[in-house]
Formats: sequence, C-alpha cells, structure tokens
Amino acid sequence: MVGTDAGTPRERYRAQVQQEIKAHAWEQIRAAGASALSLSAIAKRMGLSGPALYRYFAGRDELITALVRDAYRSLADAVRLRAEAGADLAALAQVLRRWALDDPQRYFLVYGTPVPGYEAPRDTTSIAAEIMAVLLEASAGVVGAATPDDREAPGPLEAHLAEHRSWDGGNPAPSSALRLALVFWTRLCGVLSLELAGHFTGMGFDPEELYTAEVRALTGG
Amino acid sequence: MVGTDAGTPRERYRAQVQQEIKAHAWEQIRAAGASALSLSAIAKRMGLSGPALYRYFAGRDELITALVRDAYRSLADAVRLRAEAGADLAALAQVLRRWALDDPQRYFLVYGTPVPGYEAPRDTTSIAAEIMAVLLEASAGVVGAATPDDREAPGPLEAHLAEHRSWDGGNPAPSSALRLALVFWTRLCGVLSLELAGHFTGMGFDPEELYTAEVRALTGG
DNA sequence: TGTACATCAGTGAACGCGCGTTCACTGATGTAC
DNA sequence: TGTACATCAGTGAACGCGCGTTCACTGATGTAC
Repeated sequence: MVGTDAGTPRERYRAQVQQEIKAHAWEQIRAAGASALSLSAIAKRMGLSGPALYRYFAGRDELITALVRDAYRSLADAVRLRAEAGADLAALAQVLRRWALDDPQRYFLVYGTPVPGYEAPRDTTSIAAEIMAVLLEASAGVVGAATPDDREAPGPLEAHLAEHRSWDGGNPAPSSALRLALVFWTRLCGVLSLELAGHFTGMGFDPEELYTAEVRALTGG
Repeated sequence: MVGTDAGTPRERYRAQVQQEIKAHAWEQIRAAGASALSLSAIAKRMGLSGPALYRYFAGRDELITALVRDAYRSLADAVRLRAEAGADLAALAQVLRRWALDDPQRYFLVYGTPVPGYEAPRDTTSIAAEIMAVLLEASAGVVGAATPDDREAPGPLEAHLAEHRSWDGGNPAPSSALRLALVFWTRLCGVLSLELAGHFTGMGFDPEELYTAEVRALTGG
C-alpha cells in the first residue's frame, strides 16, 4: 500500500471515485470540448445514476473548477519538478510544449477562451504565480549567464517592469529577467495556442521548428 | 440609397434581418460565451418565434459558422485596408490589438479554444491566407529596409521555411520575411490571448507595454 | 463476539427547464397578365 | 387598374431530448459498547 492513499477505507474509496469521475470528465472534454461536459453523461458512463455524483461534487461548476485546478497544477508540477532537477529555460520550454501537446483541451482549459463572468477560484492565481516564479528563476539564470556583450540595453519595457514587479515573488532578478520570463511565456503560448487550434494546418511547415526557433531566440542558444 | 443594399426589397429585408440576428448573436456571445448561444433566446429577444429564424439560418451550426466567417473577415478587412493605406508592420500590430480589445469574444471565436471535431468552413482558410499575405508583404518591407548590419544570420528556421513556403501566396520575399511574418503573428497572439483571458490581471504591469515592446523587438524600432 | 446504532453510497422518481427542430398553417407582399 | 396567382415571412403547436438538481428512500459499511 502506497503512502499516498491515506485515511480510512471510506475516505480512500471516496477519493478514488472522485478521481474516476474526473477521468471520465476529461475523456468527455477531449471528445467534445469543455462546454459539452455533462454530469448525467459521466454518471451513465460509470454505470451510476445521475444524482450519485452529487456525493462527490456539489454540481457541474464545482467539477469544472476542480478540473481547471488539476490542469493548472499538473503544469506547475511538471515545470517545477524539472526546474528542481536542474533544467534550464530551454528545457522548461520543452516541458511546456509536451504538456500542451499531450492534451490540447487541458491546455485550453487553462489558456483558452474564457467564459465571460466565470471567475477562476482564488488558488489558481497562486498556482499561476508558482509557474511564473519557476520561469523567473530560470530566466535569471539565462540573463546572469549572458556576457556583457550579449546584453541588450534595457528599453521602456524593462523600465516599466522595474516599477511594476509585484508579481516577482520576492525574486531580486534584474528587470531584464522579468522581461525574459514574460516573453518566454507569451511567445510560447502564442505558438502553442495557434498550433493546437489548427491555425498552421495547411501551411506546410512544422510548428515545432517555429517553437524551437523561438526558444533559441529567447535563450541565445 | 447606398449601393450596398442592392436587390429586390425582399432581398434587402432578408439581408437586414439576417444582420439583426447576427447582431443579437454577438450580444449573447459577449455576455455568456459562444457555447451559450441559442436560437430560441435570439428569437425571443427579437420578438419572434423560434422557428422564424429558420428562414434565415438552417440551424445553430450555420449561424455560428457565419459568425466565425464574419469575425475572420472583419480582421482581414481591417488589416488589408490599413496596409493598402500604407501602414507598416508596427501599425498593423496596432490594428490587430484594437480589433482584439474591441471585442474579446470575437477574437476568441477566431483564435480561441477549438471545438473538437468542428471543422472550419473552407473559405475561412482563404481568409486566413489573405491575412498572412498582408503580414508577409509588410514583413518584406521591414526586412528589405534593414541595413546589412541589422540582418541576423539565417538560422534553422529560415532554412526550414525556405523549403516549406507553400503558404507564401506567391510572394517572393526572402525566408527571413516569412519568419518575421510568422513570429509577428504568434507573438502578438500570445500576448493578446493571455491578456484577454485575464492571465495578467493581478500582476500589476500594463499589457500594452509588453505588446508594444514585442512590436519594437520585431520591427527594430 | 455480538448487538445497536450511525454513517454514507447509491437509487428512482420527479421537477422544471430550454433547447433544436419539424410541420401545417395564415397572412402579407410581390408578380404576371 | 384590377385580378389571379406565387412567393415567402412568420406563427403556434408539438416532438423528443438531455440537462441540472431535489428529495425521500434503501441497503451496505463502519463504529461503539
């Protein structure tokens, strides 16, 4: 018995069924998108009656919220673990890419179309901050390793970020590292969002070439 | 009487009601997202019975398809018109940004989460190609204006694009221009997607600063 | 070990809802002679 | 100009559907003594 399934048998059973529900939810999302997610359909698939699911989730919204949190968490964990294992920024880019390609709908649940009026739960912002902290740390490594010749003169963005760095998590990195972390994030999400949404299909080139070229441009490889 | 409302009175009326339906559809999408779009709700809002809409659209899917096409078209027109008026790449970036901020859900209908299985109609790909043609033309201008010193050595991506340029629309631009057009598109969509989905809220900095800095980095301003 | 009780997973019936879509129709508008 | 006909916008009733959610319940599992 593994250490992770702690608690009473009932608690373990509960957690297990909860996981099973989420697994079926993901299956459904992968097949038809998040907007098609239905509690009844999940119940039917599991051989349960609809109301049974209310033992595990207060309703559809709570289930979706749990899925969003899990998706966010899985990215944060993947990135953090690899960073703790010594990965540099370029390696983290590959972690992000694999995470995205592995399950596009999971990516879009985090970075896709927002539902007007839907407010993400509080703790997702702290997960987002965790991801940024990892990227910032790795970015500081890249900036620190650059020779003076490589460094570009700080521009208006660096100046702006130097004065608006409340999101830096206490990291004393220079503003050039703040910038690097930000554009790392936005450029790679840019490629991934367009790629996963199929906007490159029919254009003939390989999106991965574009992705890795963007990584090279960022890390000076 | 303007030239655009041609045809018989009945045809003009038809086109007008069709526009009205789409206007209400956009209103609904802005309020609750595209997945919440409902023909009945639109009909009710217009003071019509549900079935009346079937005179104008064969069904929900056809309406959504028309909205996607219109959204795409509005971006292509905006970009093309400004380019024809002599706008350079930096100016086109502002066109894109304003178009996106003007109606985030319209942006996401084009560039947001795809619905698994839903295939965009053929003609949207030709609109996409039209947009790329404009960006490529403007990119060629930037690349052409660069002094030899400014030009970076072509890397693996340029080599790859030189061999996979079926999307260039016959433009004989160098592969560095192909690259510029592509990263212009992906980087700016990256910033816009994250900004419009609210991923910068709470971070304290101004997304527009990031956006214009990315534009500067691209156009060497 | 056995008994009495509490906990809790899951059921089935039921509610009300809004949805997309079809159909046969009415009545107004336009067309042909 | 008037009449006969065709076109077409819009209606109201109806169909079947799956949805989220509630409720009172049964029966199995766990707990206390």
